[in-house]
Amino acid sequence: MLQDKRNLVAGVLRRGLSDVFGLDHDPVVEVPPQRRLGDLASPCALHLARELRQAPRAIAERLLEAVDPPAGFNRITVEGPGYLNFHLDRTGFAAAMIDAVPVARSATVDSRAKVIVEHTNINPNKAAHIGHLRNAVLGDVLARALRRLGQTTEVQNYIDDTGVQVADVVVGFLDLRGCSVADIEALPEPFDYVCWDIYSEVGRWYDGDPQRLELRRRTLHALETGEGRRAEAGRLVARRIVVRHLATMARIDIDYDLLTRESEILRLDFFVAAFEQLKETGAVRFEESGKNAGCWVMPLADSEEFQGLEDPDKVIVRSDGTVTYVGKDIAYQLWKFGLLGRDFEYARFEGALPWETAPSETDAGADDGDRFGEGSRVINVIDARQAYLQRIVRAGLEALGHQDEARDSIHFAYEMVALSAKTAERLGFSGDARLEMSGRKGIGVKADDLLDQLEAKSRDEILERRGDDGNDEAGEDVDLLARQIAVAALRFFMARATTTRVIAFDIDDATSFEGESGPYLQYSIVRARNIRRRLREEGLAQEVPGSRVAGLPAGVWSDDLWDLVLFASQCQEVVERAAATLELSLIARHAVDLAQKFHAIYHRHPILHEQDADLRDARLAVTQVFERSLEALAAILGVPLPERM
RNA sequence: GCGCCCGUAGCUCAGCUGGAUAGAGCGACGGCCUCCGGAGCCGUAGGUCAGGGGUUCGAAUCCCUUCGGGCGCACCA
Repeated sequence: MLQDKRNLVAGVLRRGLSDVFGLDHDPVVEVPPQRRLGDLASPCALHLARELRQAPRAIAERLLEAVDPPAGFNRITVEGPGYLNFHLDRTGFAAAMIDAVPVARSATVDSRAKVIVEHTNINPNKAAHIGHLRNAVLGDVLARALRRLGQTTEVQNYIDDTGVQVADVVVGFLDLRGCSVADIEALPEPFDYVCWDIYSEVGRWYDGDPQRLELRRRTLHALETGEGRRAEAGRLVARRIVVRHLATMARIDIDYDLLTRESEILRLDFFVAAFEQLKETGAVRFEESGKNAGCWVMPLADSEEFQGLEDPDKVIVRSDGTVTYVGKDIAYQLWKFGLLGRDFEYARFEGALPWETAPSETDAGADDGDRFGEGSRVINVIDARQAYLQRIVRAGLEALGHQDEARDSIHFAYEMVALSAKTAERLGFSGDARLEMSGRKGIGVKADDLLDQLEAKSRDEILERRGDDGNDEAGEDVDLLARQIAVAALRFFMARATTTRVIAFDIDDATSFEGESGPYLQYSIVRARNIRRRLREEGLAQEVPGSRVAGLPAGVWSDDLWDLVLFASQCQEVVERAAATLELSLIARHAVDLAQKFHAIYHRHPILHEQDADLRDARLAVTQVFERSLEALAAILGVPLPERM
């Protein structure tokens, strides 16, 4: 909503600057810090003071003479050191906000182009931990934001089912514990928790006798060829773990369009196709001698951005003929853009949603019309520690001559989640600083454990409140509500952190339902809905139409009421900026600031007991605007909004 | 050694392309339920924006530098 007004203001200022000073200047338009100062402001007079050799205020005064308020504005004032401040017609703007869509299709989005978002990507060999949750929540919020803005979006979750991590767990079952494949199959849930322990156990077992690493190598090779007992065990482990990961993510409303399995990349010789291209273009070369003798490497020494590396070459094919992760990822990235020249086969995972890459059974999936891949932009949500590898993948595309696709290969980097010193200590890990999680060492907080804890706490809080008024709800209602509150708490906690900052995960902080939290958002909306419910019970109109708002006298809009309307009108541009910059915390922050403004107004401006009809309707209008705006932001954040708490 | 990220209130963090008195949550202290639910609101205390230079009418914000802390720089992913 506000973006249109910004453009109007910029337009009249640009014309004014041209008419009065003969300047071609693109004026900055911002929202001033206080409502009494106005609603949009430009510091252009300050910016031009030097060039024009005049005092900023004098420039502003002259512009004021030459410029008329654009449509929807009442007046223009000069404030402070020389700001030109534009004051909106509050009644007209508020009436328009009643009927506006808070976050709509973006004019900047090309709906024919598809964006592929890859996220989660957890190695299928152990339970998900809270670090994985950060990845999944960021990826999911990004996908929701893009879709809300009208962007065709495909979410992929990469399953490395042929890697070292799966191999280690297979060794753990077969060699360390002496299990058969049938034994693994018979293990009860939670299977991912069993693997969590085995994985760290195997690490210690290797340390006990380095000879045992030969078992890892043998298993890894079996996983790649897909043949034999070890491969069978690997498939079983990966499949059972993926089922668990999907269940964990489903608890917080995260799902996927496609699971891409590395084993299929191997089976279908994706790398062979990519390798041909790499060889043809000279992007890789065979090393006859030296440190990397017998390997195919991608030379990086000539590249500006890889200066200062210890080794200026990156191994793509090892001397034993196996392919490194980077090699496979280049092939995968090429496929995402439709540049590989071949495609996966598809089937429903476990016979249900989502799709996975798999040998197609008969002609299943041929008639669904779904087409995966062929994105025009690819966003990989991967933690910042892998920035170097992502740059190499991009360099691979460049070397193949795909400059545009290299530019549109975006690494959405975020910092890791570590444990706060206090939380680490509570879990039995000593330390005086924050502690990095490690699946290999078994250090971390499992996602399901955190969710269980959040749900238990939610239930306690609900029952405590229900007990007071004696109105017990049905038990299953409490369960649903407890889940919703837990989801809100977790998702908001992950989404509110800026991507460049390491999260020091503190259990008390993460499970707080006060202040800047998911439940705080929920409570604000519950209050708004309570008001409307009470109005209905009193036989009063629970909604006020835009036409009625348009007739309200200007005096009803006190600065605080008006401030919320103006703030709500910025939802669209906040979401657009968040999607464009990949700084999703902007959305979380806007949501919590909006809720804060509403909570404050709630206490100052009663609706039900207000006798003045104009005042009452103005307040109700603000409540409506608030409700619809927060609903839109919460939907993007994946925060469910209950009717009552 | 090279590269990336961080250093703002006791703690956890916001501060957008430089601009109007440096903000919020938690914690501390003090208030607010005859009035739409106190998972809330209002107020008080608390900051040489790590240090030092520079650019500018103006710097938490941009540049340089120093000092702390984190993470990368594999024939692991």
